Amino acid sequence: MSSCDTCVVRNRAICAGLDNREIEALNHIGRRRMVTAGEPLIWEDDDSLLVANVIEGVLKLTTSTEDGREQIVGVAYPSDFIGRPFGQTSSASVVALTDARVCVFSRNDFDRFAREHPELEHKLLERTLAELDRTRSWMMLLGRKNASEKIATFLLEMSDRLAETGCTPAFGPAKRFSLPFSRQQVADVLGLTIETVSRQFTKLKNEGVIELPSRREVEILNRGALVALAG
Amino acid sequence: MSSCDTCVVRNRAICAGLDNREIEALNHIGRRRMVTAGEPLIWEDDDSLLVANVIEGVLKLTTSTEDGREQIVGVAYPSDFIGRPFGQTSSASVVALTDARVCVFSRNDFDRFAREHPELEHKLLERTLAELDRTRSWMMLLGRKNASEKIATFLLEMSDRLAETGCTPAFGPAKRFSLPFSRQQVADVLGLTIETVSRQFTKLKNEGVIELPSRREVEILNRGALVALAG
DNA sequence: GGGCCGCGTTGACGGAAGTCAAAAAATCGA
DNA sequence: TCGATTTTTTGACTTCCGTCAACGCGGCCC
Repeated sequence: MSSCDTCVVRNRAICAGLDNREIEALNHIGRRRMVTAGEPLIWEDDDSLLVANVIEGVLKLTTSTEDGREQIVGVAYPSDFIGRPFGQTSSASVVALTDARVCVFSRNDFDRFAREHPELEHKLLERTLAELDRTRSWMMLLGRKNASEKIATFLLEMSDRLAETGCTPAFGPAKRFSLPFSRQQVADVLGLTIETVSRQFTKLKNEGVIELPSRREVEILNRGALVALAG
Repeated sequence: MSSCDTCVVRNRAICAGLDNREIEALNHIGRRRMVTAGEPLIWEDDDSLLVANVIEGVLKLTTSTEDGREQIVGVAYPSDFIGRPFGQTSSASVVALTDARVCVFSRNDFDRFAREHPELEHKLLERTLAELDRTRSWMMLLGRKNASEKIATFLLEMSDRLAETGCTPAFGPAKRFSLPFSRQQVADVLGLTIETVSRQFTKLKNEGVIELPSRREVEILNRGALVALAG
């Protein structure tokens, strides 16, 4: 029995649609791995040596300038695929935000397997196209929205994305959730500074739009107001 | 004889790698079309009805807010693929920047054909992964670079991208080129205002880094300075 | 419990880029 | 060729957000 049989993302990740023989073969070239919060899995500009499926936890994809400025260019949740197949180097670092469990493959092994299994490549294509859509809508946010619009959009996105993972499976967006980001990381997602993020959070709290029970917890009190602010 | 036989992007677009029979079949479901400068080809949020290969010309991909702010989220050059296969709606509008020639397919026809031709899907996957890389590095620019870094990065990217299309085929980056963008469109690419773009251009001209022979023409006098400014 | 450390908040201030307005330059049609 | 229109540039002013600095709070270890 392969570990895929008990995998919680078996039917959502790109492995979905593979038959038992294929899963067995894929299982053979992959292995499970824990990544603890803060630990890097892939380095920017490094040879792209591995790719992975996220089983559990949240990871950030980042690019940095030489002088240390950082931009989070993507966030990977359970069932998401990370890494850069069919390429020499990966354009972003991948670092765990929470303790995470991933299913890793050497890039070469994965590339070979994928080329032999069109159904898998198709799933990967659909996923990549969807990620490109999401990334492009984030460009709108980075280029054209002001701080309060950015924060409102971010909170709504979080409430959608984190709803799926919680114990309540997809009963609409989460009203209350625990951010996988520090304030600095929120700033790195939105292209702001930590101070601006903090001020905007405080402002929303004072206006009664959200509640902040603890550093990482957010409760949305007035979703309509957030939607209006998000623009 | 199919029109693909004389297609200038035949060996660079996703059609590369298909054999004669397959090209014939693909040619059967597609048709060539002109798009004049300023004319839209695909509307944001509309049902994704068509996809296309760019044969000649340059097109912009944009997203807009309700109140009219616009962000250019991608630029399509000859041999690039545009549109959203395997999805209901496209997340960006596509509008021609210059007169352009494209090879269009109905999305349904294309989806069906692609699923039957793994080699084509693979090409599309490679292209989409590369586009995602490029988009992510653009997020860095939008989120973390200041106006002069943005302009410098933009000019270098233009000089690379436009080198390939000119009569001089890929002798390194172009030293002098004609922008396919108005000042407003440059602003929409970089997340700036037209006034800021204009001031930065003037500044670079005064510093002797570039020359501006006409509105659309740019000549790079000091590439090293641009690289340094781009950060 | 107390002190330390990292993270987050708040305040004061300045500057980069946005806004508004007008002049200048290029484009276009008659 | 000339005037009309659009695009770009330039200037004056404003504002949003970044920077710098101090403070507060919670967690953690001894």
